Amino acid sequence: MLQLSKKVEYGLIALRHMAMNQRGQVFTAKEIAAKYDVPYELLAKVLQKLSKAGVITSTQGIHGGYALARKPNELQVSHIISIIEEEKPTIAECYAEGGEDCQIFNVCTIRKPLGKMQQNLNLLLENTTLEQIV
Amino acid sequence: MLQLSKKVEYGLIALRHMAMNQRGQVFTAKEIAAKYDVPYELLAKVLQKLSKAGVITSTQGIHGGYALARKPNELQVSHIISIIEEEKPTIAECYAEGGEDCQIFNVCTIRKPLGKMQQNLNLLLENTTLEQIV
DNA sequence: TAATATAAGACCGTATTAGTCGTATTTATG
DNA sequence: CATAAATACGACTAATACGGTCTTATATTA
Repeated sequence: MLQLSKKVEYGLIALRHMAMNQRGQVFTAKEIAAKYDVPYELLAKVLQKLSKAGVITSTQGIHGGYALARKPNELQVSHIISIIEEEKPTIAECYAEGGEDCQIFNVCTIRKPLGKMQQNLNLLLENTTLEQIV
Repeated sequence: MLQLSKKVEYGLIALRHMAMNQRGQVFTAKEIAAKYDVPYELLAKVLQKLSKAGVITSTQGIHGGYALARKPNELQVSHIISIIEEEKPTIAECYAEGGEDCQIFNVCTIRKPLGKMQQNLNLLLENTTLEQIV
């Protein structure tokens, strides 16, 4: 209920790990997974998404790994969630993409009033950056 | 992902319906379900929880139904969620009751920093009352 | 060429959620 | 007093989401 998914948690933990160290330093999914006792494959997939989105860089091969590509204060939690979940964090179906498909869209009376709550959540997630999490 | 459950949505819709009308007016689960095209049995169970918690009153029998027991501005969304979900809305397992049982509790580095986000969410859900939703 | 890393996608088991059903109880009314 | 209409409550089922695993391919370096 309203909780971040494990994938997002793992992503944040990994990003924080990178942000704590020298800019540009490379870390493997394996070492991060081991350090925080997190399932390797799952973390790997999360990091792949973040890399595809340009949040981190990836280098393959024997000395490869991931490195933070942005400054921590430029990385909003809202953005990180969007990347990992492949959709924006919303408080209800109707605020997500294609929200008009909600079964009760037309008779729903709380959509408009809850919109304000959604906006406030957006603000909260935008104002929280990786910098705050370090 | 971060979304309110259907049960909470239905509960809010029903509460709003009551708040829109005269204080003390009685509504049946059936008529609300019909009006908003929401599954009757599910709504009924939600209303039962709200009634048990004292948010609405219930009267059985042929002219029975539910009526709002509090002023809309006294009804926080956070409270409504807690009643319906039977647990407080949290951003991560570790902030819920028994959160120390989280697998990675000890190595988790984001718990403390995310605590601020949790607090802000709490504020948001407390500051949003039924009055705002009417 | 071997070792080690990311890339990508299929797959599975389980937990949660949404929704249904059945039955008991209460209460007004003809 | 019988019946109808309402809540009360718990068991059950179905659908979906989530967490996690497995497999195979590709890239890079030594």
